Amino acid sequence: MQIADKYTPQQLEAKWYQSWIDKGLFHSEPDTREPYTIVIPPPNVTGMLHMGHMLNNTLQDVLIRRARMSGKNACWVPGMDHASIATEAKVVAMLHEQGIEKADLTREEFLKYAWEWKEKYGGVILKQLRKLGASCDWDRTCFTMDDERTESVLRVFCDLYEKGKIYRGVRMVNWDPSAKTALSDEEVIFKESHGKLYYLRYKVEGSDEALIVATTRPETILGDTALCVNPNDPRYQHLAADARVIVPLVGRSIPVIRDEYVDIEFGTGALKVTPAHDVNDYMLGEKYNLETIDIFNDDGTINDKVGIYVGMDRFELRKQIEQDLVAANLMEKTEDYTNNVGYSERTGVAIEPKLSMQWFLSMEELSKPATKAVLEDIICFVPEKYKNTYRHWMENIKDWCISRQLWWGQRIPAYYLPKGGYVVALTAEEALEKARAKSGDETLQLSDLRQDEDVLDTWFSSWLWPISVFDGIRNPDNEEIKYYYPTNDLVTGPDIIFFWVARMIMAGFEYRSAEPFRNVYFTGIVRDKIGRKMSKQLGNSPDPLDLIEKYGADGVRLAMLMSSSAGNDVMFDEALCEQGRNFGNKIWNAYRLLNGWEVKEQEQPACNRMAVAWFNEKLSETLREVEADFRQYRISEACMTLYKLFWDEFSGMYLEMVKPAFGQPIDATTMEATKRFFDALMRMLHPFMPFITEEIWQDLAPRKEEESICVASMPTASEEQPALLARFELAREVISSVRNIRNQKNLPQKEQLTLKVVEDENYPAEFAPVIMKLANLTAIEPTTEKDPTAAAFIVKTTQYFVPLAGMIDTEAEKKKLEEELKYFEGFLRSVMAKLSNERFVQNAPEKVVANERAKQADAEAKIAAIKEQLTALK
RNA sequence: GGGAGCUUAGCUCAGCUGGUUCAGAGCGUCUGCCUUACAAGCAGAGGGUCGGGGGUUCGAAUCCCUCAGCUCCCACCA
Repeated sequence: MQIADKYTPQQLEAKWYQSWIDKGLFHSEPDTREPYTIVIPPPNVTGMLHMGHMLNNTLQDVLIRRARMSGKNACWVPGMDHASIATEAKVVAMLHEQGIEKADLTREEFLKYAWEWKEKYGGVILKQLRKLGASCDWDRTCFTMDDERTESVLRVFCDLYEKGKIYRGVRMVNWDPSAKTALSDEEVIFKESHGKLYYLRYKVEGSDEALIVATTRPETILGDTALCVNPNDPRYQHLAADARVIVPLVGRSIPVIRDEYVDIEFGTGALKVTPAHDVNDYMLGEKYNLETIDIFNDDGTINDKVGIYVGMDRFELRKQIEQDLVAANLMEKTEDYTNNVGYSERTGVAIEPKLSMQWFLSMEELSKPATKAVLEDIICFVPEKYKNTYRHWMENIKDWCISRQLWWGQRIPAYYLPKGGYVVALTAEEALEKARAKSGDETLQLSDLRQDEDVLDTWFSSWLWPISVFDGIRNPDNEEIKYYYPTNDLVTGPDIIFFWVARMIMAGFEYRSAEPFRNVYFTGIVRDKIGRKMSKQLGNSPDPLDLIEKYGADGVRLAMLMSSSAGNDVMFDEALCEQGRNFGNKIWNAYRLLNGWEVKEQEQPACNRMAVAWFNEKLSETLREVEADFRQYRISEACMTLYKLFWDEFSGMYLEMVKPAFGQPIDATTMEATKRFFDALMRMLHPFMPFITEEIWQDLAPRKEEESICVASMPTASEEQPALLARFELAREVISSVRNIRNQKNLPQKEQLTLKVVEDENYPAEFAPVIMKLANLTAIEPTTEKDPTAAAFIVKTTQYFVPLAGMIDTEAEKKKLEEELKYFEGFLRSVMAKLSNERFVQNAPEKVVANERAKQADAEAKIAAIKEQLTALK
């Protein structure tokens, strides 16, 4: 076939992806082969492909394609996450733009809009992944909120409830006043923020004295129900045991309590206690049975409990109260102050600690087998350092707040009875039965039951992902789950180690009594080339689709792979894409070269015979290296190894060796071997660059309709022959030395030279034809005479001369040799120093000593050779 | 406040339990080449007292201590 002159990735990529899909190559069904499974970290249904996805999914694709070519039944399950908060926020915003407010809609109406939105805009990202070449089994695409997954989630909820692990209660939770929902601890991000420390005067009842209290949140005085000092603080010893103070502006009388919790050093040593709006105050409130006054509405405005400032926003109130305090002479002073404030991961607003009724999952029991599995390397983390992070979190695990005050998500299957109490059941019908039994009232109707308004945290569905995508919750004994589970590798970012990874492990042991995956490969963060995190705000994140359009998916994939080792951040630079694209071009042109050769049945020249023998070994050696790299998940190393193999060794050396002179044919034996090599190289590179390798592989030999490199088998290494490779390295050095002389003497590439050699055991005579061709020599002649008019060089111990009468600066040559001599004499001295050190000879392993002796011999031989040349010059 | 990690060439990084090929790779830089596969290329070259200091050892980029700088995670004292 005639291959196009120019490498244009865009055309061939679209063509081949469609062909793979048409042939169903990525679809997997359980069979007798060993399974290799990856479940995708489901991107948000609202998400767009960004550089982080590119990195993550390229790595997964490399792993899955390699497994597919290694005889495994590879299955990569794609899907999407319903992303409760993010999606609901997006739909609310969309409706708002249309003039529709969520508050005016019923739950059903809202969900109808949300589903419509999801069908219309959701899942764009999965389409985008196809452009990257992701070989997912699209027939298996799942959604965390589709019917199967939803039923699985509800079953798990009911099950954990029955096991007593899920409970409902009033607790201090992280409240997001924008989304108007509770959040788990993991969804709160602490950021340093600059504010003020306000010193307020609390007048002591029945006295002229005032206690000064330092606070960062003066607006919460509305909810103050006590003032607390340390019992050991000398400044407050004089106060009566039942002393009371007046809350500024509010006028409420509150008790002064004493607890060692208060830090004497901080502020004035006096603490205002607001049990409804601070976690620590809440604990004090419990301890001293204080009143709890919740002063906020769900949106962070002031409610009417206290009767002043009603309806004001919490931050406006802070400014207002500052003014009012000053006006009332109740403000002692203010200071600039920097502290950490928690913000909602999703909406970005400041979190309000809030007391509310929520559902919790008790984690302690669940965490035990999960911790053990990682510590005992049943699940391996790559890089290993995350084991520590994981262990620390697991050993200090807190109960998980799983309820969210949202509509988009799985609604909690708890049903409240008219006369109090509730039941938990998978369906309303079951709930009714349970409710009748519980209440003893057989006349209860469905309409009498009221289902809990809350939905479950998104992660409460994604923690089941590796099980639920194979329907292992609803049908725990089905063939698929038994075949595909545990999955093999999980590729994800360390930022969701707690949100997702840890919880999947817990769910795995709870519901399958087995780990959900064997290895977790943690990627880094994609940063720009000056190390800033990529973000929309900075505008420093390129659109992956633009990059693919410009450089081809293969090129962009290579860029991601070359710059990323596990756990390390990627410093992304568009120049890397260019490098990737250039590599594609290199492959393309190498193929064009051999494709243009005319083949003739003729004897194989010695040069070609040696070239084939050598490259065969080189290929095999590289295969072993790549296998070792993959075993350690050093994927970027594997990629670079293959890059160098193709570019430097195959194109730079091998093809130059066998390349026939212009217009001349090549012998059939060599051509056949070259095509075999090319075929192997394409298969080795395919997991990294799927498209161009398929294009060329298809062209290399007649292929059947259903054949594809995707399912071709990965080459395997033959037995090692290190001697041949070592001999070639000597030849390589001779070649580069001659080329170097050419460069130094400004000799044109075309000018043919002669090489003379003083033969010894380090002269790779068998590679002489190769040396002649690559160094452009007319002959290599044996000699015993040192030629002072020649440019000389030494490889290992062998002396070589390139006769260049009249072009040699004897003095310069002498100087060069003398410098070399000096270096090797110094080197020899250091070797001898070691060898004459008795303690070295005694203590060092035999191998090391033997090696030093070998170095000594080599250095001595080298010095002798240099000296001979020096004498010749004189 | 607690913990983890990092610091090697101009840039991005490999260097595993101390000892061959230990100071490496890719990119960039410099020099010379438009040599009919590829200028998206070819042939060469230069470039680092392995963050500072100390120690262990016959021997340290590698192990220990210490100082400095950076990054991340956890907790969150108003």
